[in-house]
Amino acid sequence: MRLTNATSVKKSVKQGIRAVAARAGVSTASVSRALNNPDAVSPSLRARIEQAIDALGYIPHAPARILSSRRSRTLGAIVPTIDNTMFARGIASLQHYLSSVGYMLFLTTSGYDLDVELQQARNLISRGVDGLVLRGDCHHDGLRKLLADNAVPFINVGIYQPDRPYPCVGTDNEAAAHRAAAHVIELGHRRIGIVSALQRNNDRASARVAGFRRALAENGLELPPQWHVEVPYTLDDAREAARYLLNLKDRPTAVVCGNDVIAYGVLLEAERDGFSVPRDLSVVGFDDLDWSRHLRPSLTTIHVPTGETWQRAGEYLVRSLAGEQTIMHREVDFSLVVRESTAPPPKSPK
Amino acid sequence: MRLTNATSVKKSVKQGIRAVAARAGVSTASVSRALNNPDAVSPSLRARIEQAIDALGYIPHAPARILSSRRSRTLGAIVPTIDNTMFARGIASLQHYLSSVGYMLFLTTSGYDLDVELQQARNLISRGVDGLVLRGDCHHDGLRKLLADNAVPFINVGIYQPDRPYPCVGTDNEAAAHRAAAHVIELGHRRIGIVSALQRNNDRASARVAGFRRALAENGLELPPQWHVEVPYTLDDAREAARYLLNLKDRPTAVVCGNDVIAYGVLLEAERDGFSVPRDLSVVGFDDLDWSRHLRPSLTTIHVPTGETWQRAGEYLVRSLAGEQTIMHREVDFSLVVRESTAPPPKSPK
DNA sequence: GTCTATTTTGTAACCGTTTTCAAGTTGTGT
DNA sequence: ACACAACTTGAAAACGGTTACAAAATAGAC
Repeated sequence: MRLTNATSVKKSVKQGIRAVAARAGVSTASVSRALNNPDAVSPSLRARIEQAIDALGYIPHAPARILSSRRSRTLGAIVPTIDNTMFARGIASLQHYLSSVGYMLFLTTSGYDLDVELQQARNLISRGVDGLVLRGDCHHDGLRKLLADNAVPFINVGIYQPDRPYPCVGTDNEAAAHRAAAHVIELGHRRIGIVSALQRNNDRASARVAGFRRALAENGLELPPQWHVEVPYTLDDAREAARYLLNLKDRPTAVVCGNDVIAYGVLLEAERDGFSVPRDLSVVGFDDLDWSRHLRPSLTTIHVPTGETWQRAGEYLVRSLAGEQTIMHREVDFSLVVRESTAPPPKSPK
Repeated sequence: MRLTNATSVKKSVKQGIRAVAARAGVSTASVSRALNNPDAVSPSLRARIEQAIDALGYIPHAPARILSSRRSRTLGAIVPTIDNTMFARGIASLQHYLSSVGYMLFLTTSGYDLDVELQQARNLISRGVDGLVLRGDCHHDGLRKLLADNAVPFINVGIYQPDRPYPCVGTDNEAAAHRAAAHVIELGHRRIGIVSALQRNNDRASARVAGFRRALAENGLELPPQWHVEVPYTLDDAREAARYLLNLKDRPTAVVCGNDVIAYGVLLEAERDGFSVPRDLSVVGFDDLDWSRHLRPSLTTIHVPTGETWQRAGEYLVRSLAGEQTIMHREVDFSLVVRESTAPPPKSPK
């Protein structure tokens, strides 16, 4: 056995697409075509190639494919946290949709930190994502520049801002919050408190607060500073805030909340302090989580179709990438769900 | 202006690492080294290169890097669903750890479908992941073969099976369930029902059922078929199951549940049907979700450190990939958390 | 100052695909 | 039978990095 011989043999068939090509007796170009555009290759060749493919258990190497074709069929998503039912829902829905159209998803979390978000974006772009799904429109300036410089398509999800030059899809949180507050006002409440989520780097939370406030202002209602509390996304913090509000000398008869978790905390604390909801206190949530209708009393809240929202975000990007014309600003409807936790205020609000 | 001239100019500097090299007046090899192994390049060169890098806003192209280095610093994870707090927690924790060591995560969901899981695995391998995190050890035979054929490191998370040849990290669900059932038995219960999650393709659910059953058997207790119900992971289904159990002529005095969501459903339905927990009925959950201690009555349950579990899974793979020796089977401790939902059975069990 | 050992740098061949371009094949209308 | 269009196929050059290897520079020992 000659070395020259061995060398030439070793070199002839290694692995990957060339091995398939060799086995099927065709060129790599044909194998590639059979894989990406089956109609462009004759049935006989296609059959030979397919047979070679699963005889060899061939799995195409995506990075090589991406390198050569400059398309990854991968989207990136950056969410503040996955540890929030609404985001988990949205991501699940987005991912389900993407996999149905042959795309993959790179998911990262920023923890509401703009610098981290920028870093993640850089990472994702380096990974070759075709587009980016971002939560809201509260971003680092560098992020906008980065996206522009690299011509990366993106969409802001979970907000609706038709006046901005960036694409977005989501519900109008300000309007929805306005609706929630209007509901208790219509019931006759005049003394309304707010327990919101932390507004820092969170345009969704801010928009909701703005909506609450606008409704109060439009109806000539005061909002004493001590009636507005901001809390992190945990039951304990919500309870603490509720305890504070309910123990004020001069306390509200209704509380509108930035989300359902907060509302649940308020409900729990109200019960513990001997208040009856909705007799002594009305409570409105926001998001309509699964268990909200199971609570006692069941929670009046704003229903937001998260799954649909995130799926549409995916659709927008996939369509844009396919060169189709799509709507830049898409509004997703919310709805007020009236349940047991709201009622007219007590006659003598002691 | 000559075309030949233009052509040669165009060819000299295009983009990517070669553009950086050109601008810094060094070779691409040096740029690569400065990026991956800074100590291997002299300080002066490094400075020139770094300056060129951010002058050009250069972002390395990961697919090219993966192609040429055969390492992606990316792990894949396949979970049944992300729409389950426990998994969301775990993934969040895993991802946080991975990003702290410079790895990325590809996340996909299988919906408890073994074929889908196999397909996802194929997809992830094609993507060039360095390793795979799988939920449990209930997989398609083809998946094991696939992993072996492609020499892809993996770990089963959320279970503890020291006798199996595959690496795993998690709590011993069977033992934990046994502990939960033992708790109500110790309280004096003799009539114990089970509401479990669907066992199909879910070894975690099965292990828990097995643990419950073993505890009953060891104490000579019967489990009439109608006292064991399986339900999907929703409050509605759990409530329905509870309604059925509680309306049996001959009903249990205690119910052990496959997870906290189910337990919550049982609690709700018991209250609705006029049973007082724990006076008339004891309820035990499993998982110890955030809100479980806030419920009224607060829920006795098994605490499982999910975050830690998934992080350890990541650690295992990262270490293995770094060539370090690591423990194949790692057990993560559970603990029984006794709260208000369990008590001795009523004297005259009507 | 010379010689050797060590470190720093550059050259160029790969990694596994896609895709352009040209060549070969088949089909159609006259 | 011929010219021409439409379709299949293959050869080879990218894509943007890494890395083995060689060459050059530097340091250390005498």
